[in-house]
Amino acid sequence: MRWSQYFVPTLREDPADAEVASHKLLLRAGVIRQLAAGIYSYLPLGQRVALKIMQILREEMANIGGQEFYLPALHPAEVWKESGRWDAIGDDMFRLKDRKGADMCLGMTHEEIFTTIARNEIRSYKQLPQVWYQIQIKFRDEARPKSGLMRLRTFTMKDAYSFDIDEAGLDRSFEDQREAYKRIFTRAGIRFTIVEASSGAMGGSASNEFVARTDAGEDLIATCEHCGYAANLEKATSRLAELKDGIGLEFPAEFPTPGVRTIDDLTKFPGGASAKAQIKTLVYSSLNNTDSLRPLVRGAVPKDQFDDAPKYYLVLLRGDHQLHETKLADALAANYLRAASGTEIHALLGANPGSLGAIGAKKRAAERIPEAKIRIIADVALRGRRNMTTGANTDDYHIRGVDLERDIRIDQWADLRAVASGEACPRCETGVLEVYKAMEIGHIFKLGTKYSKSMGATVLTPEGKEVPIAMGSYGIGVERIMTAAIEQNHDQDGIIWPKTLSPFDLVVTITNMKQDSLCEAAEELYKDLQRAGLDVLLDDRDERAGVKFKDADLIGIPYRITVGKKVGDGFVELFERRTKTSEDVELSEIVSRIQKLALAGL
RNA sequence: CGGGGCGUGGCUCAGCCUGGUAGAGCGCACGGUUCGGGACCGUGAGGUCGGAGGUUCGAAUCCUCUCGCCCCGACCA
Repeated sequence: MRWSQYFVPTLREDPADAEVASHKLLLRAGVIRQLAAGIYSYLPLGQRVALKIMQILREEMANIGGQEFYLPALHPAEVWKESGRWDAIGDDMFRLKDRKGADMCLGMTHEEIFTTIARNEIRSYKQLPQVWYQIQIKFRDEARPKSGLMRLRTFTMKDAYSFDIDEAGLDRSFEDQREAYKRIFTRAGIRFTIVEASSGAMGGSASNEFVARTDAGEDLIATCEHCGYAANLEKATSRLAELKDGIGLEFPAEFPTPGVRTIDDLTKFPGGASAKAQIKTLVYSSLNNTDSLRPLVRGAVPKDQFDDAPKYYLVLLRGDHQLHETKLADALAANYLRAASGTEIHALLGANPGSLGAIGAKKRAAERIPEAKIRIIADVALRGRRNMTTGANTDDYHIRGVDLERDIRIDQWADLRAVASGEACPRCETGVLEVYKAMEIGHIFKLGTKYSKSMGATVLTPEGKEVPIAMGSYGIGVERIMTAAIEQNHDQDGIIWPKTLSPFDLVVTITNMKQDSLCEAAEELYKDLQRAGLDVLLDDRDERAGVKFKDADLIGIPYRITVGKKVGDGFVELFERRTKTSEDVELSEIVSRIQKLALAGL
């Protein structure tokens, strides 16, 4: 490809709309352009990278017996109604009507469509297992598209589906995909982690999430270097050191604590307590309150909840621990949840945040708001603790000598605590957890029979019994791979494509187009490199050398051969993008040299 | 959906508070000098100031509405 005629609109400055590194670089390097929020066009460089990624996906799918399909993006509502997801999914689905007024939607995933094919065509266990996949556009009306290609409304996805006669078969298919995914991300030059994840609304029994570490990511992951434990912070736990509480008091005793409002205040107060010996009391509500500006932890409150009886949760944690709100919402199986406002709390308990406690709270609340219902949920780290200190539900008073089990009527114990870096690994003896940000790049699910049952995809077993097919579903976002690859492989000057994803194997830069000898040598080299099977970009633009170097760095081609003044002596310069080192190589050797490098894998 | 920010030549931005000729740098075109890490000089083209309505003699600037984009949160099969 000749750069002089190739469409690569590079930008000198960071576009105003871009925040994260990959987004800025994708725009600056002329890889993509935005059409609307969460909707981007691939320019020629982008399309080349996308094709490279898809090629890896195809090879690794073929490697585990995957058969490529291509399914429609436009779906009739019926199949989604059959599976129950037409109603289960909210505004994330693009919906439309055809000219006859029939409900249609743009596919956000393809379980229903593949299942439709399976149920019509697969009758016998003899036809199983099957591994089907496609690489296709998906539509999701994301509430908040963001960060360039990280969160899109239309994107390309490799989605695979497995069909097995039973759970054991599904386990094997799942394992195949898991291994294929490892190879795919490794080949794509992405450092990734596999984390246990909840299968959420997809249903099914198990799922693995593949994540790539990057500060631009949206997930928090806790991992243990030592044993490989890895979990989303929504699920992660850690091992806490045993604490020995003193015998304590026979009864909890109230004492004055003027001015004490925080856990920290009480640690410094004479006669106070260390944070570990305090009970932190938070108030959450599933009640809608239009006065409250507190953000919802989960869900939007539907109109029919407006007149619901007030329902509050007292959430108890160790003083030095932080609540993970998603864990709380999960533990309560709450559809709607938010932190209570100070006004609400005072109305309920007669004290301000800073002096709250669970002792006598139910009685107190019942006196003040008879219809209010209070549940007390405590973090498991408080189990068995004695001699603790907590608020007295009276401003400027606390209670000491609290024995959790003796003095508080706890309705529910649950893991509510957000783990932090530096805490001990829950799985192994010596490991220490590290918490970092990451982005999801792939997700594999064991669906089981959720879809085959609801949609009637059954086969006959050898015994002649009709059973639902055991299914799995496995997704990888093409744009996510592109994004993660850049997030993990770039520097001040631009992208550094992993060789496997790079739009070209190398760029040949002619330093001065006005010198015929350089042009002739470069043209010769260009042909030789192409004959050697390499994807070459020839920078034959009439630009100064500096501009060409900057652009080559920006678009991130792994190698550059500079054809300059040394060509008269039979030398060109071989420049490696990642290390920014260069060396002079004899013209006669450069082709075989670069061929070796380009084919050497990552 | 809640909170915040921003829409002015292709790009990055100034001008808006305090109404009165629409600006700069980069890019682009042409001429010249340069030519190995985003050159320099000169000349030039290019903008209904997101859109609609209003106030005013006069609106990029003030008011109302609206559309779009970005960020935080909610949400995320």
